[in-house]
Amino acid sequence: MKKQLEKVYDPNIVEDRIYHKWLEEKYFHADGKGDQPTYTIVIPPPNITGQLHMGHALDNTLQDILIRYKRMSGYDTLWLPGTDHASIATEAKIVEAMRKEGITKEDIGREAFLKRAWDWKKQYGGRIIEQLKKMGSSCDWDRERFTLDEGCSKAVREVFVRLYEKDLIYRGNRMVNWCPHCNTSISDAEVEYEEKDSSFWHLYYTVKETGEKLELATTRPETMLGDTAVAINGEDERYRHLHGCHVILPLLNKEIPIVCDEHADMTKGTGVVKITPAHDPNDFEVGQRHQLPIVRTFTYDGHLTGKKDKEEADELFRSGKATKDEPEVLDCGKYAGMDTMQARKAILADLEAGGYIKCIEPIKHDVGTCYRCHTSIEPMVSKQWFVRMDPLAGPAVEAVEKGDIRFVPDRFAKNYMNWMRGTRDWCISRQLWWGHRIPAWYCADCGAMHVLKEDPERCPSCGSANISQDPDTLDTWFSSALWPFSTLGWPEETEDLKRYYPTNTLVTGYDIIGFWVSRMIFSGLAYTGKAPFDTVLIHGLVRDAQGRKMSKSLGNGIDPLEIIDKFGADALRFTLATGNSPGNDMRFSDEKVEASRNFANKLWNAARFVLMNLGEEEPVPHIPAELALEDKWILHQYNRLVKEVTENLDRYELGIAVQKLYDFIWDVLCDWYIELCKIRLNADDAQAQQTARAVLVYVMSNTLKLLHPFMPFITEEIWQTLPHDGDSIMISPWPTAEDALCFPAEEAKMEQIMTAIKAVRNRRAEMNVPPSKKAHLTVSAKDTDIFADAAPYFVRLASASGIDVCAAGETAQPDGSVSVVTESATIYMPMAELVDLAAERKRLQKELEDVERRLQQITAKLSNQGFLSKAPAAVVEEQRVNQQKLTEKAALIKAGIENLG
RNA sequence: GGGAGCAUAGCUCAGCUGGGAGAGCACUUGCCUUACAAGCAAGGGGUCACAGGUUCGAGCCCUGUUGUUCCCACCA
Repeated sequence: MKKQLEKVYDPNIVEDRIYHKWLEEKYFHADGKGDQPTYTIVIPPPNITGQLHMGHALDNTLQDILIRYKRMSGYDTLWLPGTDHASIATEAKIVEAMRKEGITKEDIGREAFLKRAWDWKKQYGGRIIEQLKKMGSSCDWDRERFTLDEGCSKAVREVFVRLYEKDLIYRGNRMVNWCPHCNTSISDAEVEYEEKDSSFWHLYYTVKETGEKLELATTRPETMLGDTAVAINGEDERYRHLHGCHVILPLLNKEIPIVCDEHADMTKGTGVVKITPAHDPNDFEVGQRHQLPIVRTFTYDGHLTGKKDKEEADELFRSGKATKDEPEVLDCGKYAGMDTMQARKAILADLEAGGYIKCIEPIKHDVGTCYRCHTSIEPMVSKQWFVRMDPLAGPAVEAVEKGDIRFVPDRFAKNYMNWMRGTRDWCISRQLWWGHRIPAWYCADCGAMHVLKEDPERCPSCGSANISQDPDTLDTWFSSALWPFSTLGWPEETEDLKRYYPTNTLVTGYDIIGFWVSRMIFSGLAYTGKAPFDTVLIHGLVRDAQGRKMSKSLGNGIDPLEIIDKFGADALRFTLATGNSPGNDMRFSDEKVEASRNFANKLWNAARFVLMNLGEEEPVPHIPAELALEDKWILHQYNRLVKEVTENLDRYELGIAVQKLYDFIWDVLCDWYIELCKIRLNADDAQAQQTARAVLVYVMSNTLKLLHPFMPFITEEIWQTLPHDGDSIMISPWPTAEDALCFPAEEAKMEQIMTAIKAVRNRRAEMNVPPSKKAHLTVSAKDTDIFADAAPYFVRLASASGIDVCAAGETAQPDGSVSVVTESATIYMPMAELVDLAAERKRLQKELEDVERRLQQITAKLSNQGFLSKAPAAVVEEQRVNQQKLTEKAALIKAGIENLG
């Protein structure tokens, strides 16, 4: 039974049906058998809190294109999917939901909270997976993973313990970025800087020994209560006499030393800087160098410390539980309990009253904010866990330098190197509950700390049961860093790990190179001894039509699902893959998707045309022995297309590959070949019809394969209706270029005929001749052989009633005709009555000028000794040929002008 | 302060290792030609930011300038 396509392509019905079929047939599943080479991509796991946005759509489109291409190319292909537990984001959602119920985390306790989180994950965590499926993603869903699942958790604990044992993880009081809103520390990478208007307060501190007023400036006067020194540069002549002196800290009336430190920059301000080790990263380091006391004046939720805070801290010291690096806490007295802004006002007012303020200078200031909630972050000394980066960064830098890992485009390697070389120790502990809990236990009796793979019952040191686990959890990125191997079974030596690790291509946006890519690289190298992937394909951001970042706050986000609903997943994918090169941002607009949808429609209708002409039992096509000129022409073009698409996919130039397909399908296949085929299909030579059908089906179904990675649904739907071998286009073999399909001579011949047809159309259009008015053409050609059998082409495509072909020079221009000149022929059209002679002369004159201008350029080139001696022979030859052609053309145009009389 | 990207048609963007400037959209004109008006045919429109340099030859390579975007950095 001959199959038919619906008159209108409805992606919504087709896509879901096809996707389910693919799932049923398990085409996405990598069975882990066979001896073909493997190709593996691990998905950048989307957050369980997330909804599919354009960034995901782009990222997954690119991955699916690569995966489908490799799968068809014969690789054992694995695209491993999963989701990320997203500790901060998820915890924030749960806390927010609880806030609406009027309860807090602390009210219900850790266990109940985690139960809520898991419930939430069960309910919403699968949402984004379903959305990825709508995109056509061919992930191996049987291998879906979650960063907090059992296997990943095991990997996390393994790594933590190993690093700790190698002293690459340590715990200590260090300066961290504290988010007072999320109530947790965050890593350096999670701080985003925003420019804000601020002021520079110039203050006076009095020198105790000399009584002079020392001017210094600060942007954060509220931290002054925690000042434990004032620094000057040792080289600074202005303050040489103050070495060893002290200042009196205003308001507290406390004596603090003047220290000499390189941090004090003589060229900035007065060269004097106040030192607050507990609340400024630089000052912390100055404090370390000079053994200054660290005095904390802020609570972790962003208020000034009071009596209670101080007593708690003092108790730690008294009981001996405080480590040496534990900060002191100040009772801020009248300022206690104020938030930092209130405190700033109050302290400034008091400084003003005391005459300590010299002036206030408005400035723009980059303020660190939390990447999640955009609250200003507070630098705080706090006891946290850190990963020592220096020993890990070295091999990670080397892997990229040696070329074990390649960035596409390679400029992002620099970006990565910068990040890797400049990075400080990574703060990995978070004061959150949702996440991997830090596997450290403290004994309340003997004070020992143990870091263990298995949960202990008792203290391994003293046997006491009075032990407690560290309450903190790990940075989400700690588990993401292990993703390429934890998902394959590591630390177990599983079959999957052996077979699919290292993975091949990692596809992600440039915005998370620091967060994620770099951490996977050093982790992979450190724990598995291998780089986790060989290529990192970087893409840009999807922006709105105005070029703005899509964001919730701007409300300019475009929902991929709505686009799919309206135009189809294929159209969305095509849009995201087109007109864009690796690493560059792209603008998204409905107009672009419309263009893609139109392309899909064009293809659909071309397929309908082909089907319309097929017989009941059309055989699977093979290339017939007897081919028409146009068949050889398109096969040659098709063969070149195979090469170009394949090469560009291999180079990750997906945008170029898809552009080539678009051009071929629309301009070559539809606009020319299908039209040319109609000549034979509408005539009654059965043999010729059969040949046309075979070539048509061959080119169509193979082109569909080349397009399949980009537009998987429509290509499958059409392919299924065409005669084919195999069950699905997605597992059919990728086309290969073949010498047997190369017909350069016929291609050139056909192009000359096409040029002549275009020239005729052009003249007719200029003269406003309606297509219904047919004309008998006379073709005067140097090589009559080219046009000998071309009559049907001109009849079909150039509104000709027939043509006479004659050798150039043998026939004079027929009376009452106009001429059209191409490089291989002059065509006479009997339409002089339609021609305005003056306009015609002008037109020919202009054409002649164009030709002569070009001729002049080429002649100049060819008379240039330098060009002749230094340019490659082929280039010189090409110019000679052009010169010849143009000379002939110029002569013909001149003849035409003379003929006008 | 350091680093990177971008600047090509009215708009959005391609242009690979240097060899006569491209696409889509928009615009103009003519067509419902039995696959497609979500279409067909034809057309107009560009000092390739600016200034130097290398080269027989530069949109492409080098230097500088301007504009713009982004990343990194502890500018008290």
